[in-house]
Amino acid sequence: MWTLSTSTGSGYHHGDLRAALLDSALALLDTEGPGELSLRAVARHAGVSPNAPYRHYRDKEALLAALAARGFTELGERLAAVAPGDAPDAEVIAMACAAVDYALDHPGVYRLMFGQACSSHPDTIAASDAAIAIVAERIAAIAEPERREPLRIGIWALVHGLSTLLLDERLGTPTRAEADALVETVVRTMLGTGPDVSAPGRWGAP
Amino acid sequence: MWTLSTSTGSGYHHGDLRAALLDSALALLDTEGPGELSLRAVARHAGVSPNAPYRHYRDKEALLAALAARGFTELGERLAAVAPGDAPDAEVIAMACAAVDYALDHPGVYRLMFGQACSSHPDTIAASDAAIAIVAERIAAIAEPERREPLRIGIWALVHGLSTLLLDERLGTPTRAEADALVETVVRTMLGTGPDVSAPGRWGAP
DNA sequence: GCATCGATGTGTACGATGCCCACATTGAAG
DNA sequence: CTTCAATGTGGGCATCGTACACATCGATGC
Repeated sequence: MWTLSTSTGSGYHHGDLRAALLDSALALLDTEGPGELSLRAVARHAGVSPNAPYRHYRDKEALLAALAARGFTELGERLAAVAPGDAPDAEVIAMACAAVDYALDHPGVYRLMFGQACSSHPDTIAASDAAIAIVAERIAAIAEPERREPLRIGIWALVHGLSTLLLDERLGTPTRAEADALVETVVRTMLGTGPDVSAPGRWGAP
Repeated sequence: MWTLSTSTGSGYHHGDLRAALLDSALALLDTEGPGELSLRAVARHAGVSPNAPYRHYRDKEALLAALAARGFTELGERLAAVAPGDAPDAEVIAMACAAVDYALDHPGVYRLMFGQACSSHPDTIAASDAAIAIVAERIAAIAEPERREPLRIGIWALVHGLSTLLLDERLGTPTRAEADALVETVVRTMLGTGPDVSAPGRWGAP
């Protein structure tokens, strides 16, 4: 009894509560937002007592940080999976779309990853750095040295900002394809690599 | 007695609790982060009972939304105050720096403004739209029509992303001047208007 | 086989919070 | 001076995070 979730253990002991708690938290996060997520609710969803989580995570923040870290890892995998295209523009845009798609797929986790609930936790920071490193690697293979750092920061910031705007529905409620198209347009425009590269200057005619 | 904060009223009645609560919340926000901010603590700081705020704000979210709205208004004023420079680049960079400076000046309020605690509240959205409109206006005066929308979205997203990264100290702990310089570099690089506009291509030599 | 022990889960408890209710106080209008 | 609506107070409830003591179990040594 009591097993609402995946319990490999038998009755009293759960088997792998550590992971099960993350799964439960994930399930609840994508339903409601973080901040509304209570540790007790996670425990309930996992079918254990309110205090069981404390055997695996120091406190609520640690659990959230673990979840955020998992999120950064998955985001990193998606980023690493974009084909090293021939055109630098296409590669950057593909990575931007991958990140935005991840945010749209997991709004709760994404907000957690970039929210303030666990942003200062070492686990979150480490996982975040790993994901950024993947972007930095790609940028380094594309851009000349002096531009690498600003581009890395700028692209990361731009993509995060776009994801936030989309999640908060501040850019309407586009479909996935529409969102990707929007991301492409914005990235191209910002980087000055518009559809017609021979556009009349950066800002337009005077 | 009981008057820890600006109380224009006499004893029982406060005078202007509505505004005083915002001030108290602001003071507490810049100390601790939002999410840690409790309505009761705000009431305590204002020197009233825990339930007094409910006479002026429907619930906690409404108070936070009012504070966020005030933040967007001030941010908008700063944005509107940047001199309509001769060079479009300089103007955009000045606005970007103004926004980032605001974030650094009021970390708590900034996180509130873009956090999920009250992002869906109508007051927050209205004030946010007003601030964005100011940016849109400037962009419209600078860029050609087809690029206005992507530029507005992209610049807003980029600046917000930069602010977030800076607030979370993910870009080190620069001084104000260093932060502004960083913003300028990143914006210039992203927009392709580097110090030497005749740089060898967007990404560098192949 | 069986006792033992560390790891893991439970139960109880405390302070704090958001918010609902009924009540108290007040300044201003009649 | 009375009355009333606006405003602030106090008590109460469900929930939360988490500290403490206790219960239960699987592996380990004999």
